[in-house]
Amino acid sequence: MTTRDRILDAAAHVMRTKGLARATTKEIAKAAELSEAALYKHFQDKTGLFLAVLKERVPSDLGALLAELRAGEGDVRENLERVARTALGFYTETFPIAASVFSEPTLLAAHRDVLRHRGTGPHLLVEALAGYLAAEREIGRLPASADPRAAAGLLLGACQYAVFLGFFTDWPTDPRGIVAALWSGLG
Amino acid sequence: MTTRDRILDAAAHVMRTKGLARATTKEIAKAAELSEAALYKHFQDKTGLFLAVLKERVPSDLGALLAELRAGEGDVRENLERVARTALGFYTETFPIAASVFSEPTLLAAHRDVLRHRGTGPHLLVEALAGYLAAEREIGRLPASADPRAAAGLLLGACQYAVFLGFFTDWPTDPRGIVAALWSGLG
DNA sequence: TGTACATCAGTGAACGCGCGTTCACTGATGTAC
DNA sequence: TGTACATCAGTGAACGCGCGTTCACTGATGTAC
Repeated sequence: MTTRDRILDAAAHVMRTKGLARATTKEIAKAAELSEAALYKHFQDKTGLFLAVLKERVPSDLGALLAELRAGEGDVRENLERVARTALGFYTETFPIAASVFSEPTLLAAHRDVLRHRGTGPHLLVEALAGYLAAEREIGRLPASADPRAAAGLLLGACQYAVFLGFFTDWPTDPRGIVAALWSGLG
Repeated sequence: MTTRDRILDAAAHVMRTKGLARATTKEIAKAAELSEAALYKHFQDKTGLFLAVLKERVPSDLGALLAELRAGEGDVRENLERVARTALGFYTETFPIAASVFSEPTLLAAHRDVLRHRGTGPHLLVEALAGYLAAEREIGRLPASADPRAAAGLLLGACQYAVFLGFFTDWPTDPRGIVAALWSGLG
C-alpha cells in the first residue's frame, strides 16, 4: 500500500469516527503513523486531501449493485429489496461524512465543482435505479403508469431518511417494509 | 426583542449562511452587534448556544401543517401534495444545519440527549403524517393494505432526498411527481 | 566494483493566526431610607 | 425629593491553545562513469 493510500485510509477513518471538525492534520497524521508534514508531500492542502477522500473512499457497493441489475432477471420486488438493503448499509457508512460537508460551504462548493467536472454525483444512483425500473416497465413487469425516476427517488430517499432518523432516535431500517409500501401504493 | 433572541437569530443566520464551521463567536457577535463576551452572559458556552438554536430556531411550518391535517377533510391526494410542498421548503431551510451537526459527534450526541429528554425529534414528523394516513385508512379513504408509517417515511424521505441532491446537482423538487409515484405504486 | 552525486519521501521544530473563553471594568437602572 | 448603595447587562483587552502550514534537514535509493 502506498503512503498516499495510507493517508487516505487514515483520513477517511478519522472523518468517520471523530467527525470532520476533529479530522485535523494532527489526528490524520497520527492515524497514518506519519508526520503532519508528510501529508503535504502528497496533497496540496487539507481541502485537497478531503476532496480526494470524497472521490476515492466512497464505498461502491450500491453503485455496483445498481449497475448489475438487468430487467427480466430475478423477481422485481426481490431485486428492489436487495437494493433497499444495500442502500441502507451504504447510507449508514456514507451519510455522516456527506452531511459533514455541509458544515463548510467552501468545501461543499469545491466538491460540487469536482463532481460536475467529472460528470458524477449522488444523483447517478437515482438515475441508475430509474434506468432499471424503466427497463422493467418496458418489458411489462411494471405497470405502464409507473414513474421510474420518482419511484427511484422514493426508494433511495426513504432509505437515506431512515438512516438519518436512526442517528437521532431508534428508528427501524426495514427494507421489506419500504419496498412493500412503495409497491402497493396508496391509490 | 430580547438580547437573547438577537443572539439566537444571529447564530441561526450565521450557521445558515456561513456554515457551522465558520459560525464562530466572533461572527455571531458581529451579526448580533454585540461583544463576544455578551454571548457568555446568556449561554454557558458555544455548545449551549448551538443547542438553543437547534431547539428554538427550527421552523415549525411542517409540524404545524401535519398537526392540522384531519382525516376526511379535503382531498387526500391534495393534502399530501401540500405536505410535500411544505416539506421541500422545510428541508431546504433545515437540512444544511441538521447535516452540519454530523461534523461534530459531540454536538450530535448532546443534541440527541436533549431530544430524548424532551421527548421530541425529527421522527415525530413521520409519526404525525403516519397518524393522519392511518386515520384516512380508518374511514376508508385509503386502502386497508396501506402501511401509514412506511408511506410517511417514503414521502418525507423523498422530499429530504430531493433537497439533498439539489445541493450537489440541479435536481427537480417536484411535489406532485413524488405524491403521484407514491400514490400509484409499482404493483 | 567503487565513488561521487542527484533525487525525493519523510521529519522535527517552529511559525502566525484565529479560536473560545475569562477578566476587571463601566454605566444605566432599581431600591432603601 | 435626594442620596447612597446594589444589581447586572454589556464591554475591550487579554489569555492559552490547537490549528494548518512551512522550513531546513536527513537518510535511503537510484544513477553515471
